[in-house]
Order: sequence, then structure tokens, then C-alpha cells
Amino acid sequence: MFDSPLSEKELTWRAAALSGRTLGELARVLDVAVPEDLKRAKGWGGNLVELALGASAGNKPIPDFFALGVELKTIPCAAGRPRESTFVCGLPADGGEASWEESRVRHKLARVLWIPIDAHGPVALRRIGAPTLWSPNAEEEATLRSDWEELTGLVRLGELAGIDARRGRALQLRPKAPDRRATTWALDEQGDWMRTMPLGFYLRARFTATLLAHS
DNA sequence: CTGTGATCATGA
DNA sequence: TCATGATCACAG
Repeated sequence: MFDSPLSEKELTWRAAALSGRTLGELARVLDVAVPEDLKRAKGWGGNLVELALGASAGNKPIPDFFALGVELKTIPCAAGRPRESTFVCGLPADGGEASWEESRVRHKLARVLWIPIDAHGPVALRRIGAPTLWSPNAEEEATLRSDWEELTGLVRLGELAGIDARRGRALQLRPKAPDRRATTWALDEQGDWMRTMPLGFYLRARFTATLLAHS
């Protein structure tokens, strides 16, 4: 629909131009139908904004704006604060990369364009907010790294059973699957492969709230 | 089945 | 009200 932005400056300019508009207005321009609610279209808003900004990654495991190394995340907000956690990426079956530096979490979060969208009301009337282009500051990176090391450390020890969404100050591990019957492979405490529920890394709403506030 | 995009629904 | 655990759609 639209060309990909050629620079961060162009990307932020285009994102800023969406600020204040409703999803319904944007959908009409893009000739996209608006769903009654998001129960069966949970990624609709995110996909709409991707289309408007010329994101090109599709479902490939690369940044939305590959040439710029920027990831796009829409985030549902009410009263100026995020109402939901933010999915980052799946947990690799073997527990993950050897180090934080190589991790998918760190690469995903290296540069993110956050676009707040109203969390409540009729979908077509929900307003898009002002974008913020973010990279973790030293404190945020330290928190993310510490959470990541704790969680992946447990996974590598085969202590998947000891993990739930309560662990982690900023980053948490939660189910990420079509339903509760879904399974994937993981190592148990004896080092044998076993079937478990697929998990994904998520950013807590508390964490995204602070980064949106000071960026 | 794994990746992308996320929000829903329920109990505390 | 809020976080956790569950769930939805679609591409490849």
C-alpha cells in the first residue's frame, strides 16, 4: 500500500501524522474493513498501522523496518497507561541463546517504535496516539538482562516447572499458543526432551508504562 | 509447527 | 482493578 520509510526521521514523521486519527479513519483510507470487536481479530490494529507505515517484514523473524533495524509495536492504552503486556518473541525450544548479547529478546528490543492506541470503545473510534522511538537506557537494559538471565537459566536447567508469569520484573514468560493443548519440545531436569506448552517473552505493562513516560 | 500481529476472560 | 493463563487469525 505504502512505501517503506527510508530513514528513522521519515518513519517518525509518518507515525506522528497518524497521531490523533481513529482506526476507522485509517481503515477507510487503506480500504480495510473494521471488525465489530477484536475478539477474533486481536492483531488487527497492529496490522493496520504496519500497513499504513509501510512495514515490510510480514511474518518473517526480522524487524518490521528491516533496513532501519526498527521494530513496530502498537500498545493498547487507557488514561495514558498500557492496559496489556507486550509480546516480544517466543522462547526457543532449547532454552535459548547462550548470552544476552546474542538473544532474540535483546535484538527485538534494541529499537522500537511504540504507537499507543485507545484500549476501549468501538474499534472504529479508537484513537491513535503520539509515537515514541525507544531504545533501552542503561537501567532498563540491566533489568531486562537480569530477567532474561534468570528465566533462560531456569529453562536451561530443565526447571520449566518452576517458571510462571510471576517471575521477572520487566520480562516475563507466559503461554503463547493457539490453545492449552499446544505443545513444543523442551529439556527436562534429566536433560531429556519432553513435551511442554510453548512460552513467549512478554514485557509487563508496568515496564512499558515507565518507558513511554520518559522517552 | 513456528513465525507474525496481539487481546480476551477469569480469579484474586 | 489487575495480572495470569488462555486464546484468536493468518502466513509460510
